[in-house]
Amino acid sequence: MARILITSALPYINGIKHLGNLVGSQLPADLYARYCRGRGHEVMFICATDEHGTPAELAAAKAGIPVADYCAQLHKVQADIADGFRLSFDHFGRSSSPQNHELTQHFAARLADNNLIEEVSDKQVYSKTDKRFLPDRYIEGTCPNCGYEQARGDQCDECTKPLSPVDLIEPYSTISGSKDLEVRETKHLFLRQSRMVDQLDEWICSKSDWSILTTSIAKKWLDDGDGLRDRGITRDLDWGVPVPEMPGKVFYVWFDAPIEYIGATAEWAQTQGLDDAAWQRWWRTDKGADDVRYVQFMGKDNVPFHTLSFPVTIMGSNEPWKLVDYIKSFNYLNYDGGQFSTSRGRGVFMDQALSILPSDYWRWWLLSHAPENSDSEFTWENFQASVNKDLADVLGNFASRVTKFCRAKFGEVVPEGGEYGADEKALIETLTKRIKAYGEHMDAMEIRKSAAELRAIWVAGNEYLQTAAPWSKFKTDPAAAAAIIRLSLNLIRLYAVLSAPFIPDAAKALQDAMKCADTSWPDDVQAALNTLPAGHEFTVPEVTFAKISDAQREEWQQQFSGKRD
RNA sequence: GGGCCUGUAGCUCAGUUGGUUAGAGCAGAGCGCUCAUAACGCUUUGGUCGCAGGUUCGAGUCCUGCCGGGCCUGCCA
Repeated sequence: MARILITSALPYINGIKHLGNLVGSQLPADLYARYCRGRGHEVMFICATDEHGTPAELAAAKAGIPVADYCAQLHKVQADIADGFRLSFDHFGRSSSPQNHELTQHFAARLADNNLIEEVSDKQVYSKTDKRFLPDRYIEGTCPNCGYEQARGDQCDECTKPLSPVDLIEPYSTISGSKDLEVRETKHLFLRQSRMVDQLDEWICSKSDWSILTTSIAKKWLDDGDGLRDRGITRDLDWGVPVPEMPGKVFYVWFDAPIEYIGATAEWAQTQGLDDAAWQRWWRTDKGADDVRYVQFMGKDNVPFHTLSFPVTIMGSNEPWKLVDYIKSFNYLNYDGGQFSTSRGRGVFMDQALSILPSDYWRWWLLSHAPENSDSEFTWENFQASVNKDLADVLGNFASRVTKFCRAKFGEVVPEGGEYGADEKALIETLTKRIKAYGEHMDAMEIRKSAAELRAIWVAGNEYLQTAAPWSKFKTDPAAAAAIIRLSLNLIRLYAVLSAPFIPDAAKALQDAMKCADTSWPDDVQAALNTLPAGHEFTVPEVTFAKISDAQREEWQQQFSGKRD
């Protein structure tokens, strides 16, 4: 039994995430967590909302409530939706927690001790009307390059030229529209990442099993131009982790957010009524974490923070904190010919998805089409076709045909009699081989390959039934049919166990219908297929997966074609 | 402009360190079965592997150029 620490990139507090966000980190992380638990490993699966920063402050102001209240509300909303998708976090924390405050300040102090923090005087735009410093992108004006009048202070959307706020002609605050701006001098702490380049480079080069996507992004930042630059880790804001001895300043989200992986584990310990040792054994290699395997899941946009900045925080502390062992990163999911967009409300959002279909439908499609090697695309046609075929026809109908046949011929009880012969032997051989492959793909976090293998395992059941043809044998040799059905009912339970990481609700429903609580991994297929003995009662399950009709698909296609309100 | 990724059957994708007739699922066609959510099984039609060169006994797989798609180019996280 291994100990596996799993973290999903933290969703930002500012609103409900779309399916592209979901498939980029939380969902695959959940798949892996469920699988690892299913194999009997000890798992700590952590996620949290990322609550600091300007967008949260502005959203709260817009809603007319204090930012702390806003975050508390939205955290609840996100937690409920995560629950709806059956994301099995051991703890879904908040980066604004006391634990994270303490840890963030702790890391900053250690980094300072090790001469990795530098105070730098910087110039930033201040809006007198808004009474706050403005991040570059919250300042707009006319682009000096192309004349576009709504160019942002970091980059012009029209001509894509990178800009600085001071470049803009007639700049104004996007918050208030005020042009009463001035450049003020302000002091900030910078993380001296550049001093750690060699150490980072060596570390990343040692990770030969990481994907090209992950390592190429990391190396690009290490080697690009002047190399890895030092980075400001504080901001002039009220909402955040206060910087000691620097009133009015907080740590930048980018610094405190990854630390919340640790903070959330500490939150978990507290909610469980456990002491510090309980979470430290996951994070401190001097306190029991030396045998932990730590895996992170994230979208590609988050890779730089997890391959460079956060490791600098960890390594630079000179304390024995656990570094990540494997990073699983994802490309983007597109929506029907374009990108999902939170700001433009394009695509299907998590709450909307759950309002039209159970989570298993989404889980299956998203995971079996996860953007692992390149960006992938969601279309309603593809979604309907995949879900109907894989879930309703191949898996759901298998359970249906077996249980209904049994009920009609033998009653709702596992029938006795008959012997297993060549067909059964062949099936067991096939399953043994495929389940081994399935496990290997899951171990390697090859998600689409795992899904394909699982589907092939479902198909094997239908192939077997066709060959064994119990409906035909029943007429001349009822005992032979009984043996076939006995095995097939066991197969339903086996499918429930194997499928649970992908489609937990359906798996539970099938397991319940078979009236069996045994969910142990089928290391021995033959034994697993004898779990339900003759005489064991079961019930015919409700339709496990109803099909998506053309009419429904067209309605949703229409419903989600425009903007979200 | 620079960097990285990507372009394989109608669709979604596999193709390991270059090696025999390029694979899967879906869709299409034919056959079979009738237990089942008109479901299932079997067989089968589709590809000059973006284009053009090059290296090699041999390239989807390496090199060069071009074309198309995507991402990044650092204070939104």
